[in-house]
Amino acid sequence: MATAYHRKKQPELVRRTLLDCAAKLALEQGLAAVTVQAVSLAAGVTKGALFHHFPRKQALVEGVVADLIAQLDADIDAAMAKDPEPYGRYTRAYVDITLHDPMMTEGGQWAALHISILAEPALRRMVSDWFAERLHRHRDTDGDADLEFVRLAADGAWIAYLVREKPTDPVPELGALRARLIAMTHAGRLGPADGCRT
Amino acid sequence: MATAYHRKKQPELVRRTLLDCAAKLALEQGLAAVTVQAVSLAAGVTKGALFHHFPRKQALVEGVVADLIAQLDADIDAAMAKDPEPYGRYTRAYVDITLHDPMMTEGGQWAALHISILAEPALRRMVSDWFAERLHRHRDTDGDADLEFVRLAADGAWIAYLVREKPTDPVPELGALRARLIAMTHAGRLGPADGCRT
DNA sequence: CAAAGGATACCTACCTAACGGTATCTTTCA
DNA sequence: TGAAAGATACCGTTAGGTAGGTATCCTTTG
Repeated sequence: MATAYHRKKQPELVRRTLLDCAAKLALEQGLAAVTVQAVSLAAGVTKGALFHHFPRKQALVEGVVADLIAQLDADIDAAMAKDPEPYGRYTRAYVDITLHDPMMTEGGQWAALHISILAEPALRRMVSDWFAERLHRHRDTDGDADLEFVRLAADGAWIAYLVREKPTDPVPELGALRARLIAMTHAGRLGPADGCRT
Repeated sequence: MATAYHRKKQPELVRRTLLDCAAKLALEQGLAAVTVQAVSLAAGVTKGALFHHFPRKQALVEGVVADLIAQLDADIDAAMAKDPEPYGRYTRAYVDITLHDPMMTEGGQWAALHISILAEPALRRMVSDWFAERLHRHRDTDGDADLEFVRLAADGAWIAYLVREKPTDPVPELGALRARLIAMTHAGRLGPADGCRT
């Protein structure tokens, strides 16, 4: 066992495996389960190998978060590419992705992982940088207060999902909520603060 | 110098002090800083004393969370008592409290602490139980989808606040957002899913 | 084209520190 | 006088991290 000593050296692959195993551990058992030993064991190498690829443990977990963000980023881009309407395009994609089934349904583990990330200042920083960058990039099409409101509600729904009583409870309203949020991203849907009623 | 050996025994007070010091540590340095040594040191007693009052560390931190929830609960009740309009009363109070200045402005530490709590399954459970109980209690006045929507947005705003770039940034839109959310809690404000436009 | 040899990949063994927790003792109080 | 309050000393575990070894790779040069 652990005789990966004699074998073809595949640094890139080992590095990827370490990242993937760390991500899997984080997803299935929480960020706290991402220990150096657990990750290296899961990846079939030793601690020494891990520390060869990542000088500090922090570098490893930051790599995991970077991957996660990159994935989200790509998903959002893909969703935006399919959207013909410019106004609110980013917000629609954001709602679509963050409230999408695989993100929410799988035992609530995605939400739990995201929360753990936000709980750690250094990782939270990564997320907030990404957020700010994307928001700035789409400020022309998604700068309205109405759209920000929709994104806020999406975040709230995501939290509410996490803070359910039973993790196995279904989320029946989720689809309806998502549809409603997306419907609200079309121009003039909500109107200014004084609304449509007077 | 840890010579609380000779002095009047005040178990209730020591217990309270331990809880308060734990809360202070959690607020100022995060939940991870709440170690038995740090708390007992801050409280001016020894680990032995702490373990006399709380059989497990978990009991201590659960006590802190229970205090926090009780405080929120009381604040919400107070806000509701001043509200003459029945419909959406709980939602208004919820928005008012969770988005209130002291909660948000003090260095973002409150939000960080709440996130840390949600990241820990056992503590998250306490919060979700409380949420479910209050929601059930006010289902008659605050059961509408519109109101749930408002509460969702409030949660989202709270998260968005946490995920700012710089913790020292002002939150100028916060007041406006809160006002808008509260305005939306009045009957028929938002309308059903098909909205007010057609 | 082969042997050399440094650089890279990876492993073994160890270290230190901190954590939660226990056992047991002394002091105070009712 | 005995139970509660509090202190002291100790333990086992586990974490991240380091030191230094060995095996493989890649390039250079005779």
